[in-house]
Amino acid sequence: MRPPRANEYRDTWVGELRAGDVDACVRVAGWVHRRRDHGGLIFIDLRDRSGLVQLVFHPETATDAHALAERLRSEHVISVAGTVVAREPGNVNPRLPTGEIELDVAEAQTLAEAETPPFPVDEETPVDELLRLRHRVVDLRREGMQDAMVLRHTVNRALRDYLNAHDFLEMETPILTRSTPEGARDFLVPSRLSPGAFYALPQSPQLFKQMLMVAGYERYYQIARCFRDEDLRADRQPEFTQLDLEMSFVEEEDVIGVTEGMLARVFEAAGFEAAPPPWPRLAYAEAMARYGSDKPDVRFGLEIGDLGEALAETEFKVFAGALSGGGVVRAINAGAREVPRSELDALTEHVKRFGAGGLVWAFVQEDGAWRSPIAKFLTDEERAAITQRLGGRPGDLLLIVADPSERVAATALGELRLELARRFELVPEGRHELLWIVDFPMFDWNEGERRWDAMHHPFSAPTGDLSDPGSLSSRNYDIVLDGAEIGGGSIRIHRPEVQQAVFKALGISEQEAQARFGFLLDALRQGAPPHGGIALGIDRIVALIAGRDSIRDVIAFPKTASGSDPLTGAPARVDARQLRELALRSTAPAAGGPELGAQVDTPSEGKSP
RNA sequence: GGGGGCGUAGCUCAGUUGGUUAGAGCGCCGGCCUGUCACGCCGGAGGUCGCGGGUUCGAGUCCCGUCGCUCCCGCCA
Repeated sequence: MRPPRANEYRDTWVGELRAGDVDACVRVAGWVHRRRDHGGLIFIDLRDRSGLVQLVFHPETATDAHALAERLRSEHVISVAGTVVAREPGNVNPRLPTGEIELDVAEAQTLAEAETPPFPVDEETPVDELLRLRHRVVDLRREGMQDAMVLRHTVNRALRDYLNAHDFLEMETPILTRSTPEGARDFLVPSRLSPGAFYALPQSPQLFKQMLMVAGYERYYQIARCFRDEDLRADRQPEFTQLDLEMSFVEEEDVIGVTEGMLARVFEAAGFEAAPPPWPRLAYAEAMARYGSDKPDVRFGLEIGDLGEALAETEFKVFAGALSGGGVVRAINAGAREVPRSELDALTEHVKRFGAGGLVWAFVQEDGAWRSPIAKFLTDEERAAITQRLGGRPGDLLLIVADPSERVAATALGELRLELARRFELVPEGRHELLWIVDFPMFDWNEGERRWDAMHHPFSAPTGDLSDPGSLSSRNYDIVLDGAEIGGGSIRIHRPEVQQAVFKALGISEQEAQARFGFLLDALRQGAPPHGGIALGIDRIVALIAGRDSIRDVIAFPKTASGSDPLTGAPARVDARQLRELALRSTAPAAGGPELGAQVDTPSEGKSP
């Protein structure tokens, strides 16, 4: 940090004082982190953003300052002037970067007093998260939060530095926009000037960035706030930030290359030790088969094996039934470990949560025989074939799932794999793995609605025969870090007739497509370059680098799991006047006072209360 | 929408089979203390046991409901 401009408050950051500054007269300002009052001498740890320094107040040499220090309490804001002095060798504090020196205070002033903090600003004890959010100002003073905010800044800066150096333009797109039917529910904002009509907050800048490509801007990026009105998770907030970029006249390799270079720069800036690019690529189908996930954590083994061949002739009805119904029997070799029955039951419960009917376990014995509840239902040859397929050795635990749905079996085993890694701590400390998932199917058959859904979004370019939707791949690429999807993108459709065909395959009529996406189709008709891009989840990336379980810990002012903000009280009811201006009407009688909920009062329908 | 966990002092927690006046550490307040750095010592204040109802002679403890936080499923391309 550069020294601050000297003014009446300070001329120096406290955290940067060192032995070389001894005898310097400095003025510093900040918060009282801790006070140690010895009756005579008073020590205060003074905190600013740069760190801590110990202040010493001597009663004889600085009587007024000492008297003031007696009244100081935690988190009071002060400015002090004094002399940097070297500590006696026995008094050096090796735990502080400034521990070789201290500031002998000559003069002090209180700039603000503070109430007793609702929880300690030091990080000795964990604090309930609701309390932290309610008093976020205090929470953000804590070292862990400050580190996270600084890290976030470091990541953003590295992203910008890299992209600025590669001819990208940072451009902004609207926050008040049109509801477009991407996957998630939109947040809506009522329009005062067009009663009954609504803006939507963007789920991503997708269509705007594509239009910027049509407009000839070639390379765009934005650190973009995005909004989705869906239920929250540890890694999902209703508003989140993504690094959004788009490039013209490019193929997959161009976007992937830029992304790899950019992330490598970010990791270097953040001191995050991941393998250098290029990162491996895995086809979606292979990821699902081997890891049971489209965002596999490849930091540990436990790959999934298919037992279809080994069980082709089996008469055991659980397996035969699954296979004959077009399903699969797959398994994980969990390795040689003692797992008690109770834990096997817990693992069974785990796979059931993801739709599997159950979990079959088998321990391979010294002689190759099985200890398993189903051992007697299989032939010697079948057991041997399974053991061999899974590379089973004496002592190994084999865990088998059979299901008529390949998707269910794969997902259940994928989740089982993660659970085994957690229980047996199989993820190597400090290891980080990135990979790309490619070759996604373009469409996903929605059995309930009897139609095709876009697997990614309907603007990704397909490869293959458009008349056979099930056969199409999309030119998508997702990037996965340690089992978390941190970004995804694609080469887009740049020809309007292809875009029309995709809408048609999705069951969107020409009229409907024109009504909902007309502006995009119009744009594509104005001469669109081949283009593509990617979006990376900043919150998730920062959380992963920081080793936090929740993205709330890397967002200054996040929402709770129910979407509320305990700090401001949002969302809050508004008064009747605001509703009237927006042509909304209240739903509830005004029993609770002037604050009211609302429903739309559109011109076409709204008469009755 | 569904399932799990949690809710006791300002904070972090303990609280036995339902039984006297609900405890501890930290913090806070007061006093003492001139080399501490999670300073120390002495004393003190501080409780709607989330909220409502029920069972009981008696509820922090058991039951029902409800609210909040949290994790997960659904959902989220």
